[in-house]
Parts: sequence; structure tokens; C-alpha cells
Amino acid sequence: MEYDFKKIESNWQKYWSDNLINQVKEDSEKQKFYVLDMFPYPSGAGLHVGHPLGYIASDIYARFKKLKGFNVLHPMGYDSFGLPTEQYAIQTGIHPAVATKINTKRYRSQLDKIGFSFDWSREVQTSDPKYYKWTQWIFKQLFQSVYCKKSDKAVDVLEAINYFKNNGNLDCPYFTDSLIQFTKEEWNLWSEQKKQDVLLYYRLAFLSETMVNWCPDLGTVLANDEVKNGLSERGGFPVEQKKMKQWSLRITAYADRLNYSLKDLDWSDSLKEIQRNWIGKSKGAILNFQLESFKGKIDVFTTRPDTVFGVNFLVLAPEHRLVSQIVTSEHLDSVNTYINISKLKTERDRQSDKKVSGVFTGSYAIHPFSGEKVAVWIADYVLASYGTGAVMAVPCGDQRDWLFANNFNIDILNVFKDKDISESAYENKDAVIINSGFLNGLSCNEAIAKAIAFAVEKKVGQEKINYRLRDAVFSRQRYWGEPFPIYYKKNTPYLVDDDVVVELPDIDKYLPTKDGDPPLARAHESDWNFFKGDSMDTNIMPGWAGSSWYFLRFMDPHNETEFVSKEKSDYWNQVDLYIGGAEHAVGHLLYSRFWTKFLFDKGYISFNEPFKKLINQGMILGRSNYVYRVKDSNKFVTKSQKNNFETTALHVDINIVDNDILDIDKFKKWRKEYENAEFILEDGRYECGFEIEKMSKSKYNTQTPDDLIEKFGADTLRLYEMFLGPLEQFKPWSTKGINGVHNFLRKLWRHLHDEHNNILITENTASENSFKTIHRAIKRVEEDIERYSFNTVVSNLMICLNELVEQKCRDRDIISSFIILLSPYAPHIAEEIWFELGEDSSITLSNFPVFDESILVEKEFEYPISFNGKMRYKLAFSLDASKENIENSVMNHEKTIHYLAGKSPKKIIIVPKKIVNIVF
RNA sequence: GCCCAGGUGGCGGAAUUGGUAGACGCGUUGGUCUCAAACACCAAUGAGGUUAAACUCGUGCCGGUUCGAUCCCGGCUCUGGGCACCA
Repeated sequence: MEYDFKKIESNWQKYWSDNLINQVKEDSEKQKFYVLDMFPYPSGAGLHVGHPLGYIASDIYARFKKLKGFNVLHPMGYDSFGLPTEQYAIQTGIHPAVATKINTKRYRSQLDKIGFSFDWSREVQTSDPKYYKWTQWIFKQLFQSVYCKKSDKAVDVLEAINYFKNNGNLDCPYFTDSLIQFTKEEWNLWSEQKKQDVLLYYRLAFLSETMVNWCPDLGTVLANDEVKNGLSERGGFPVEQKKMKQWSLRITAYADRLNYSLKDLDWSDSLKEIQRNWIGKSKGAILNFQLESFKGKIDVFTTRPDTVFGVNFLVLAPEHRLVSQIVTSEHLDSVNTYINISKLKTERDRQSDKKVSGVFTGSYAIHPFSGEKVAVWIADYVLASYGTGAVMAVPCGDQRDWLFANNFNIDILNVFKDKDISESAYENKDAVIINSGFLNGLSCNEAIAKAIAFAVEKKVGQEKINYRLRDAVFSRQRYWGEPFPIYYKKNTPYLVDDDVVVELPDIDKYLPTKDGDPPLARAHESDWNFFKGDSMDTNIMPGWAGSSWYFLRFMDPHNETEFVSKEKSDYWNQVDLYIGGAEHAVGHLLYSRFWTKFLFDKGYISFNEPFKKLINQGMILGRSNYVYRVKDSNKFVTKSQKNNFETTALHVDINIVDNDILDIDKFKKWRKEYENAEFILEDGRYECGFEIEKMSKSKYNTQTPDDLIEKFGADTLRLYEMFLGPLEQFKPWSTKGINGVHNFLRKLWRHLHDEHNNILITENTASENSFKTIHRAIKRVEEDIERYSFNTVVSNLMICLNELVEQKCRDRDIISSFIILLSPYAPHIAEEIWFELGEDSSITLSNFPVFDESILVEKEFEYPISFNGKMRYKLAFSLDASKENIENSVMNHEKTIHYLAGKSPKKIIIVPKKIVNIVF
């Protein structure tokens, strides 16, 4: 009888679920370990073989840690709010909640078939009101908090209110980017509404009128990380800049901490680098340029104060608030024209337009160091949203300034000794400064320090650290997301009462109103489960709201009084191992870190980073097949002849192609329009082209895990996905090698069963060799799993089995150990054999075998004997052989004499237990 | 343009601290079993070279350090990813 994986797998999946084998409870006696996957968005397409890759790895690790005696938390849930389900609702009228239910059910059945050890009793779904009650709660905490720069943490807004009452906002320690200044008298005289408006400049969740990324096709605003090259990440629609009133989160207050604590995380360098780039810390100075004919000054941010004497002009962003004040009447027309043109450009146009443009305002500023007059221009290469929205232009040291100066025939002063700036600016920092008054003769770094010191002394500037990171826009004008726990009284936002969850109301259509308000504006007062004030907020939260804290809810998923109890979050603490795709590098991973730090500041949890160790699994790419249709015909030409025709390449379903050879009959049946297709063949065969690309339904290159499980079983699938290569690496999907791992399991089965499927096992018969074999495997499997080298574990298990088969070893102890080693990878077959061995509780509850070093101790070592570094032959010596002994034997060996060919050795290197090298 | 990761047989990949390059698997070839096929098993399999061996070359390219380099250093190149008027 053969290995009947279908029966085995369904039996044990039922056993595990009936006996609650995977449920986990807090247990202070045991050390905890938290293994988490980035939870999936349940799309209508279901899982393909790429999705479970990370889940399999984390499941193996979780099972391994359990065997090592840890109390392992390994949950799963769904990030179930989001755009695709809503788009589907718009097309079909099916309520997103209904579609979500169907999709999650499908996901669940696919996941169950793979044999994961998830504790499903802890499942959460972000679209469940019991869950998003607490997402709203966290938003409320953010709204009720401001950031105190002095204590470097979030504090209650009441603290700020108290401060304003007694001091105004002079020297106040609370983080803001507003320039507003007020005294305590002013504050105390203000109306309640005015006070609330001003507080919005400080709250960590705030409403503001700012430039946002508006995507007309999606009908919503987007955060910066959802825009790629001026197009929306989802759908690839154009995005424009628009001034709108939106909710934002003041993540910029956390920029420094988010940047700094990256260094302690066990994440890949490239991922940390992406976050660092995104935060974009740069050190420099703010310098003040007094205006010549107006009161007031232009502040510029620069990272190169050493080049300050090389300033030939200033440039403001067209949107800069001073532009309208300083423009002279004779330049008014040209400035207004320029501003209007740049307003019309989208972000994408502005980026792709490499032409130098700008206009002179007619005004001058006074150089704070030299006292000279400096012309003030406006140009759209200066961004309003970075730094101060103004730059000091140093054409000799900055290429953009150089191009600008050249274009408008502005003189360029060179402040670098012996550097040629006739062809381009000199941007390196390794020069000596000249033409710069008291900075002359200094290196750039010395000059930077001295220039800042001078600016501080003369009160014309100070040191400044600037971040590229912007506050995160937090509202979306869509339907399928968390409603805001906010109502309005006279346009001022207020929080709803403490214990209330604002539920998503039912509406007639999932589209904006006639007036362009978000879909939720369709809800009447009676449609809301809670209504107060003049109106409810009609925005929803973005997709990343629910996923920014779900790892906390898994610790205490059914708590109705807290988002997570302190006791439980203290026990489970940080996620010890987090596995997911690199596409979340700046979105989800940055926002989760932000929320974790915030909740830490407020004392709700006692750790300030969510994910201690993170692995990005590489994407599994699809291997698409193409057929070539001859233009304007229903004729298809084989790959080798396609250049003789004008053809269009079309994706063809990989399921009707074998080894790049098209199954013509299946192809004719595949699509109605191909029923009468004709073919130009070579040797009677149609060869398809291929391409490695992302797996997607539209490319017909997807493979579902279900098909493979049907054919080979879940254990084979699990082993094979790991065997493909290192987890982090991108790799094309191919089922070429799947027979290999399947044969491994069959070989194991056959080794342990007779032809009637009776278990073959012997007692205490193992040879010394078998002990060595199994202990070598124990060592390697343990070490490799510990260092997340999941692919080499499979090889080691194969090697071990090959040896045991050769040794005809069926000894109970050895086989038990082997089965436990295998069980994280192939839990079903392991469980089956485990019970056949006479055990009566799940293998999950057993212990990982203990490696015994003494068994592997060898008496001798086979030395590679190399000549000038090249291995030529091997010679065994006992481990206690002296160097002299080894040298003598080697030098007298006939092969040595042969390889030396009469020459005398210059040097003989003997490294004990490593190598012998003879240099001649 | 800047930053990060990577380049090893026909293919996926291994080599953990500078010490036998190519483990394990796929594929291919030959053989055993079979009426035959499938399965299974055995053997070979980096390239050149030879009846066989000897030998030569070989981890993207050029150079360096070292008794010894896939691994360390310098320069280049290609692939993938990130950022990009960021002052």
C-alpha cells in the first residue's frame, strides 16, 4: 500500500481541530514566543501558491518553538476593510460585509487544508465592530493627546490646555508646525470654538486644511506612501494636489524616535534603509535673510551652511506665503502667471518637467553674513512642503542652483579652492572654503560648525534637523472602512462618548453624493447607531488603521472592556518573529511602530517597538506562457517561427501548457474564439514563449495551493515551498522539483511500512552509525531552523533518511526522533506515524530531541592534503596526532612525492582538524 | 543621480568563523526489474582533456591581501529593490 496522504491529512486536520490542539493560553510557568504573519486581505481571488510561503515558514517556526518547550502564540485573522471589496460592491450592489464573509470563508478553507497550527479561537477581523470599536478608541486617544518635546512623549491634551491658560504658547514644549503665537490673555479670551481650532495644531490626530494627494478616479485622498510616481498605488490612477480639510496623524512628532530606534531592530538592512530614507533625516541649519524693503525675513533650510558666502540668490516655492507680500508691482503679472501655471501642474508633471523655470519677484534680501543684496526668485523646483519652502541658492555647490543660475545668466561665485565649476556644481564635501570671509581656509565640516556658531551668536539662524516625513493623512472619502468617532457642532469636531462604537451605517449606494460628499453623507440621522451635534463625520479611516495594532488584539481578542489587558500584553509582549512581504516597508510597518510608541507613551503597553525580528519573504513569481497570434487572423505561430510574421503575444493559461508545449486541443476548448484556431507548428508541436512575472489572475499564470494539495498533499506542498530556496529570495514558481520532495515522503512511508501498510519498527537495534546519523540531523535541523534557513533543513532531513534507509534502521528511538524533526514541516504524516508508533497524544505536544555532542565525537579526522591551496588527496589521522607526526606521514606519502615533482617544500601549514597545505 | 541587496553547473540551490567549491533535489544519460510501461533501485553527471588516468580551467569582470578567497579589501559590470527637484 502506498502513502495515502489524502486520508492522513484530512484525519489529522479533523483531530487537531476537534481536540483544540492549537489553542494557547497565557502560562506564566512557560516562556512565551510570539510568531506572527502579516494578516491577509481576503480578496475574491483566493490564495495562490505565493501567499502561503510566509505562513508555512512561520508555522514551521511556531511548531518548532512549541517542541522546544515555549508557549507559542501563533494567531491569524483578516485585514478585511478595503477598496477592492468596495469596488465590487459598487459594481454588484452586494454589501461589502457579505462579500467579505464569503471571501474569508474561502480563505479559511484554503488555509485549513495546508495544516497550519493557527489558534483560530483568537481570530480577529478589522471590519468587525467589536474590533474597530478599539481602532476608534485608539484614534480617540490620539485626538486627546499632544506631543511634549521636553519629556519626549505623548501627553494628555489637558496638560497643554493648562499650559496655554497660564503661559500662552510662548516657549511651549508641545510639538506643532503652526507658526501661531498667543499669550495667556489671548487664550483666555478666546471662545471655546477658537480654542478648539487652535488645539488642532497640537493634537496627534487633527483636522487641517492642507495640500493632499487627491485621486479623482478613486474619489479619495491618499497618504504619501499610497502614491507611487504620481499615480495611486492601487489602480495606477493620476493623483493631484488639492487643498482639502482632512484628518491627519502627527507622525512627524515621532520622526526622530522612529528613526533612532530602528538600530535596535532585527530587520533586514535594506528594509531599515527604506524606512530611514522615508523618514529622511537631514542635519543642517535655518538661516534668516532679512528682506530689504519689507519688515520680515525669509527663513531657509540648508545642509551646507559652509557655502553660505556662495549664495547668489534666494528661491521661494511658488506657494510660499511671503510671495504675495514681496512681489513688486512691475513683476506682479509675470509672478502671477508663473504661480498659475505651476498650480495647474500635477505632482507628476512637476517631477517629470526637467526644464528650468522661475521668475524674479523684484525684491531683495540682505545676506546675514556679508550684508550684501541678494535677489529673491520663485521657482517650482523648490517644494513648499519641505524645510521652510525656501532655499538659499548656491550655484557653485548645488547642481539645481547651478542650472538655474546658468539659465538666467546669474553670476556664480566659487567658494571652493581649486575646484572647477565651469561645467557643473561641485557637490562633494571634501573641498577647502575660499572667498568666504572668516570661513576661508576651513574644510567644509569645520566651516559648517563655525557658520552655525556665527549664526547663533548674531541671532540670524540656528542648527536644525529636518525630516522628509510628512504627517499622515488619515481620512478617506470611501465607504468600507472604520467610521470616525467624531461629531460636529458648528464645524468643530468633538469625540463621541467613551464607550460608544460608531458603526458603519447602511447606505443606498456606495458612491459619493451629488454634492461630492463621501458615501457616508448618504446616511440619514436615523441610519447611524449614534448621532450627536449637527452631523457625524462622513470620512472613514484608511486601510492601515486596523492593521496598525492587530498584533495587540490577538493577545486578548475577546476583551470587551479594554483593547488589550495590560497583564496579557505584558505576558505576550513584542512579536518575536514577524513574517511578511516587503511591500509594507513604509506603510504598515511605519504606522504600527508609530502607534506602538504612542500606546507605550500613554502607559497602555510596556514596549515601544512592535516587531523584534522581521523577515520579508521574497515574492514567488509566476512563469507565464505566451502564444503568438498572427495579426488580423485566428492563426497562431510557434515560437521559433514567430519572427516571420507580425504577431501579438497573448497570455495563455499555464494549465494547458506542459514544458512550454501547448496542448492544442485544450487550447481550442479554452476560449470560444479559439475553437477554430489554426496553428503554424514545428515538428508537429506548438512551443510557447515564457516570461517570469508577478502572479496574477489576468496573466493566467497562477497556481492555487488546492490543486497541488489534491495531487501531492499538504505535507509535500509545505516541504516543497521551503525547499525552493531561501525564504527572503524572489524566485520563479515551478513545480519541476515537487516530485523530489514527494518521493522523500513516500520513501519514508515505504521504509516504515510493509506491503499491507503495517508499521515496521524494531526495539533497541540501532547501530552506532544510526545514532550518528540522527544526532547529526538533530544538530543541523535545530541550528538551521534557528537561523531561519528553512530550505537547508529539508536537505538535511533527506540526507538523514537516505542514511537510515541504507542502514536499514527502524529503531523506535531513532525513528521517533526523526519523526519529531520532520513534524514542523510535514505535520500530518508525522502525526500518523507518531500514533502508529503507539503514542497517544499529538506529536505537537512532544519534545524536540536533545542533541548529544558526545555521539558525534570522532576519533580521527580525514585531512585534505593540499598543494599551494589545491586539495589533491585525503589522509586520515587520529585527533591526537602531533603536527610532527602528521608532517612526517604526509611528506613521506607517495602521492606527496608525486605532487612535489622533485621540488622542495617552502612551508608546510597544518591546521588541526582543518587542513594540511604544502607550499612549494 | 543617490542608497540597499545580489550574481555559484543544464535548473532550484548548498558551503554557519578565510580551510576539500557544487551538499540536497530536479533534469539528463546508461543499467537492473518488467511481455511492455509506470514505479522503484543502481551508476554517471561543472567545463576542457584522456581508452582510463595525469593535467588544465572554474563561484559576473579586473586587480590586491593571504600558505589558502564564493567569503576580506579596491575598482568595474549586470540584475532586482528603494528614494529622487528633499535644499
